[in-house]
Amino acid sequence: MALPREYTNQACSMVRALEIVGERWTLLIVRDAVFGVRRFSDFVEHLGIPRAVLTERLEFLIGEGVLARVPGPGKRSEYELTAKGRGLWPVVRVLSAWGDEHYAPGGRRRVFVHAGCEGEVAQSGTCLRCGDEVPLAETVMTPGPGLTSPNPAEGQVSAILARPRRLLQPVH
Amino acid sequence: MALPREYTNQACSMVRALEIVGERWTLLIVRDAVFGVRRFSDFVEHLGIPRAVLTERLEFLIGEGVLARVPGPGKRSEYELTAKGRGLWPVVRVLSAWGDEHYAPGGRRRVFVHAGCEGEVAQSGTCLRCGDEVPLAETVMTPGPGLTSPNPAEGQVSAILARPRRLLQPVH
DNA sequence: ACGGTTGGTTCGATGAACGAACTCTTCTGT
DNA sequence: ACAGAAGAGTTCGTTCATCGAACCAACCGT
Repeated sequence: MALPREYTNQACSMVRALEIVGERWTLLIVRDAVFGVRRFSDFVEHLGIPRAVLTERLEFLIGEGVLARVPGPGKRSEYELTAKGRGLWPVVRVLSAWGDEHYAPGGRRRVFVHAGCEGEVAQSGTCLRCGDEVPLAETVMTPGPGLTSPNPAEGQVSAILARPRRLLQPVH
Repeated sequence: MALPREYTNQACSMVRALEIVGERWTLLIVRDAVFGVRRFSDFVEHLGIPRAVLTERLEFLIGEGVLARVPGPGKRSEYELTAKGRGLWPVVRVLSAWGDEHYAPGGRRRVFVHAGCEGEVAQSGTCLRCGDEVPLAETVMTPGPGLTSPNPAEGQVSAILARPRRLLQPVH
């Protein structure tokens, strides 16, 4: 069968990018990985994604070199962003910014801060205080005024992610 | 029916953004609109999208205020980005950059240039020569070394878009 | 008046997503 | 050592979206 994710072989790089991360759930998995989610069950809990779909997406992202499967405690496997996957951080940042701008009546839900410098990370990825481009690992995610505090029913992961924390730092 | 595009009501703005532009084809429609495509038949020709799907997506994007239907020559309608829709330009730029970086063996397919200044527009949206943030309307899309020249079978629109042109400028 | 273009709609077939239940392995507490 | 729980998936029947080809109505140029 022709790959369902193929659009056409258009001469446009965005098409190629969307063939990798353009399917339902895929970018949310990448976002969660940026936020420090690493375990199968945590993705299921936090995203509400059907388990079969998660399995399929993780395999695919590993095959494309966006994620890597690494051994965790015990024999559980965990999923970790590769350098290529970390390259998707601007996509996550820019999409979040657009959503915050147009669909956050109570104000922005997340604010990203340059660790140490304390300056805010602009949509462009640079620090508003020092002007440098802020690497992913030096970015701290903090709740913005529009973030509603998660009710306990949303689970452990949501609660953890509602507190300030450094990106890529594992939630467990 | 519950909206099929709803993920959950997660407290994350990226989810909201993906509920608008996260479905198959939608971002490609926005990209084409940025490139100056405005007519139903041109979207069909350039994207190869099923007509019924295009109809549904255009209606949805109009309802969300991303596109506006404007009268064209004759009584044909055309589709034009609103300010909110033009706010998606960074998403298109950043996704294209990621695709160019990882899936363009022959080099980048598109290079964006600051009109007048002639400096290249970086992934962050700033001009590498003058350092200013380059507005969408002052951006010129030029073919990069990795762009394969479209064969005539790909149609008129592909041919037009393979030549340097200012973004948002209608193709017709 | 008429043939072509534009901008859709309709419809049957196919494929993907959903979600609940099930399996198998590995921890954990006693 | 053993029972139970939790982790990491797999299986499967149902539902929903997408595909693509055909159809249709309005308009346009001649």
